[in-house]
Amino acid sequence: MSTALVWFRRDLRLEDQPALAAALAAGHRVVPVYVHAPEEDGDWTPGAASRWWLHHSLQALSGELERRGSRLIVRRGPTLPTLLDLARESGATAVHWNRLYEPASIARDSVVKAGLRSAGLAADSHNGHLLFEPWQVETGSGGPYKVFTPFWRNCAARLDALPLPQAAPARLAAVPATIASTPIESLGLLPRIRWDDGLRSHWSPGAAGALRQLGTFVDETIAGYAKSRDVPASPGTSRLSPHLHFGELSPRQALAAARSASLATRSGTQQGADSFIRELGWREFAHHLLYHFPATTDLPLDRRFERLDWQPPGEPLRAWQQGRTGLPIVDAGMRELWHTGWMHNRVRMIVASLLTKNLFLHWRHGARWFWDTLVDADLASNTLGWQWTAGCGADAAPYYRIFNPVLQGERFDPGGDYVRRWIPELAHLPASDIHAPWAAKPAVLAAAGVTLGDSYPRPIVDLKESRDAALARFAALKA
DNA sequence: TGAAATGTTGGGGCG
DNA sequence: ACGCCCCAACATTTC
Repeated sequence: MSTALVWFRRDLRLEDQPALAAALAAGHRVVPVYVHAPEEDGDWTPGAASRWWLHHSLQALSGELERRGSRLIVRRGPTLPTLLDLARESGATAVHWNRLYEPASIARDSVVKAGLRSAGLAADSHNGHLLFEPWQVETGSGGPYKVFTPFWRNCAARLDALPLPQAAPARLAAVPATIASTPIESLGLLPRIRWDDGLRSHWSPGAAGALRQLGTFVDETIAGYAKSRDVPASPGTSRLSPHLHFGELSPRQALAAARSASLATRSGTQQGADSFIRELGWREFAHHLLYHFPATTDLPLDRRFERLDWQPPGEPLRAWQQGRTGLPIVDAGMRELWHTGWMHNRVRMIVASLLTKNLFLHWRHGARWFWDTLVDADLASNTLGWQWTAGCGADAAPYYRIFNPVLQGERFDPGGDYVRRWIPELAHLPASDIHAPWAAKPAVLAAAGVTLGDSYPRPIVDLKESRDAALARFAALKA
C-alpha cells in the first residue's frame, strides 16, 4: 500500500477536507502532518491571540486523528526539507494539501510544490478554503471584480453547483511509530504570561467547537441574524470567524448549514440565512482581492491615497489601542478585543472610522493592531476591512462616510448595555448619557460616580472639528 | 454598513 | 376664518 502525506495548514478538520479525501481516494495510507514555520509567513506572522488559537486547534485535531487510529505528526520547519524528510521516513510518494491565498503562502507553496516534484514526489493542492477559486470568478470583460455586488451576483448564481460537504473518514491507518513528532507544547504558541483567561472563557477552538457553534447559530441565532447582527450587546452574530480562518469549518459546511436552516419555516430564517450567506460572500471577495492584488496588505488599492499625510503614531494611537479615547462605544470595543480576542463587526467599523477619519492615523496601524490581537485575524478580511473603512480599497466606503460614535452608540446600543459590560466605570450612567458622558449634567455624572478626566477620560478628539479637517484632506485628494 | 446641512410639509398656537 | 410663525418630522442634497 502506498503512503501520502496530508499537509495540514489552516484546514484543521477532517470533515469536508479535500486534501485528505483526495489522498484516501487514491488509495494511500495517510500520514497527517503539521509543519510549524512562522518565519515563512513574511511580515505577517500570527499574533499572540492567533497563536493561542492555533495551539488549541492543533491539539483538537491531534485528538480527532487519534480517535480514528491515526496521529498528527508535528515538526518544525522550514517546510520543504521537513516534508522531504517525512516523505523519506514514511515512504510517502505523494503530498496533498489545501490551498491558501496570502502572498507569502503562495510564494512558499509554489517553491514547495516544485521542490517535491523535482524530488520525484506527486504534489497536489486542492480547494478547501473557499467556495470559488479566485481565478474562477471574472467580470464579463475578464479580470477580477472590484465591486462586491456584481461579484456576489456572479457567485450566488453558482452556489447550487457547489459540491456538498463530505463526511470525515471513520477510521484512518496507523502512523508508524518510527515517525517522530514534536509535542505541540514545544512550539511555544501559548503566552508566557497567562493573559488568556478571557480567551478560554469565550472560545472553543477545534472542529468540534466549530460544529457546536455552527449548530447553535443555525438553531438559535440565524432567524434574527439580519437585524441582531448589528447589535453589539446581543449574541446576534455567528462567531464563526476564527473557526473559518483556521479551517476547522469549511465555507461549504457553513453554507450548507445556513441553506438547510432556511428551509425551516421559522419567520426571519430565510432572511437571516441570506444575510449570513452574503457575509460568506464578503469572505470570498476578500480572498479573491488579496489573490489578485497582493500588495494591498500594505499599499492602498486606490493609489491616490498614498498622497495622504497621515498623523504620526503616538499617544492617540496608544489611547485607541488601550480603550481610553473617552468615546464609550470605541473604548468598549477596544476592551472587548483585548479581553476576548474578538470585536463585534459593527464596533469594528466604528473604531476603524475613528482611527482613520477622526484621529487621521494610517489604516495600517489599525490593521496591524487587529492582526496582533484578534483570534480571527485573517490577512484577506483584515486588509479588505481596513481599506474599505479608509476609503482606499475595493468597493470602499466613500471618504465622507464618517461614523459618529455617539450616534452609532445611540442607534445600535440604545440601552448602553454593551458599553456597561466593557466599561464598568460608566455602568451607572443612564442610557441617555452613556454614549456622551462629557455632555452629561454634573449632577448626573456625580450620581453615577463618574469624574471626567479621572475615572473616565474626556474625549481625546473633537468629533466635529476632526471630521471637518478629515473631509478637507480627503476632498483635496480628489482634486 | 454615515452624518450634517438644507429643503419641504403640515399641524397647531396665536393674534 | 385667516395669515403668520414655529417647529417637528421627514425628504433631499452635500460632504
